Amino acid sequence: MQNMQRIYQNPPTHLVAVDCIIFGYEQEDLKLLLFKRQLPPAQGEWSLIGGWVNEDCTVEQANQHVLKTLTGLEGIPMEQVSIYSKPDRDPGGRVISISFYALINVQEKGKELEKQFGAEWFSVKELPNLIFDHNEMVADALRKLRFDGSKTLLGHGLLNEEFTLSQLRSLYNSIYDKEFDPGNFRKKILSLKVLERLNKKDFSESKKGAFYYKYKPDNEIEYNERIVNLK
Amino acid sequence: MQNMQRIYQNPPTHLVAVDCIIFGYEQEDLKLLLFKRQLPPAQGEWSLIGGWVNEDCTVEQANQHVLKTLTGLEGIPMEQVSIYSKPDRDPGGRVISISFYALINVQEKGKELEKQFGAEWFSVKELPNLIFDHNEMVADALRKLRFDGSKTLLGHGLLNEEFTLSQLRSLYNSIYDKEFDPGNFRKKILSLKVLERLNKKDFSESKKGAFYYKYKPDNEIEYNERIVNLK
DNA sequence: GCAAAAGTGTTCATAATACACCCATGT
DNA sequence: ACATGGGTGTATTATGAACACTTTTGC
Repeated sequence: MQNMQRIYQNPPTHLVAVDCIIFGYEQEDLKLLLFKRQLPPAQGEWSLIGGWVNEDCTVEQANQHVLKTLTGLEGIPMEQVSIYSKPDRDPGGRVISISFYALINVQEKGKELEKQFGAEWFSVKELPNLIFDHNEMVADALRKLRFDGSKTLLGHGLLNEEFTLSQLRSLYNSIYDKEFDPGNFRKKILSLKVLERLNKKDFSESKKGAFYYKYKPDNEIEYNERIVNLK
Repeated sequence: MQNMQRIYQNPPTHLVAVDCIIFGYEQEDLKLLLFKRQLPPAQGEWSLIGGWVNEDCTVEQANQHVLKTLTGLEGIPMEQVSIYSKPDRDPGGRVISISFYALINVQEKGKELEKQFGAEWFSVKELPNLIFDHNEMVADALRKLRFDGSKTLLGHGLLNEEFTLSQLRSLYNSIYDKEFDPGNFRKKILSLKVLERLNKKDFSESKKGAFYYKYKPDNEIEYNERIVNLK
């Protein structure tokens, strides 16, 4: 710090924060994990989780640290969404914030979060008012998620390791808020050649049974086509 | 500052900078405006221009301020590209930097910049070594530019107010480093319905002459299709 | 046998690509 | 008259969307 100020002659410094937008999927519905804010200002209101960026780490590392500290989750891939820097966006002071989103499996990891950390899952269609500009952050993250899902097959994180094409289609239905045609969706997804079919069927949703699929190893996956047409 | 620290109990603060990636177009070639760095560290080496984010402004405003101060350019639309936050990315100290790109007209505005501000235009194909991680910033900005140009018609800023379709095609050729088919390019661009043809021709490049076009007013422009297929 | 999801096939409309060909005109 | 870039038209292929149809099996 001394060193830097000597060289750069005391330019202003800022609090820099990261905020995590945690998406989950359950019961044909895209969900968002929200927390009751623990400290003032706006203590007790619904909020994303966030934390400070420290001296010796990147914003990505800071974000992973926040996620681990406040939810116990580790090694979840996260996507950077945007920067928020209006001087008055946080009534507690001038904070520059960088947002990331994560996709997690509600079945596997979501339930204990609700208990241990006082978190709650909300449908993205019925979100409460969030503190500061967090609603805007969520909207931006959802836009980024839709964009990412248009060129990369989502499911990793949100679904179980093994899933049926119907489950995947329901996930896409919920993310894009529309009904994909079953036949066309299946053809499109299989044409990407990123999934491999297992010799196992899920009989919970039909008598005939639907084959389970899983992702090929990451290093065998390459995306060359669009999956969803955004307009 | 007092206020904020009282509430937030002294989390670390950071120097936050913005960096401007300035693209231009001249002689069928996409160019980048570089400057000799004025202050240590790395004084005298080729660099992007940048500056500090102040207390009372957004990063977008800081970026506009830098551009105005260091080039005299005002009101140029800029696109945010990414954040760079490796703790050791700037040997002068821990600086978190946010990059933006701008498109400017070399003919109209570029020449005096070279004289007044000691700047120099480089072909993006033959860039010198830049300080810190600035080469990475440029690469990221170019990727973002290509992406933006795939769903929005570029030319605003880079070309003159009035331009021919051949000029526009040459611009696209230089940005994507490939040869667009003249006939198909023209059909694609006109199908977007964002240009209007003028009753004027440019005879400098052919005997027959090519019609000038200009953009329709912004509020009449809407993009629904892709222009370039990225793979 | 029938309902219901799984899965396949067919058709039609649209978009991308390659490329042939006409136009205008200065030399 | 011909070379050159401007501009138009056409054939081929690839892709997307709509939807009919077949399969399987529990009830």
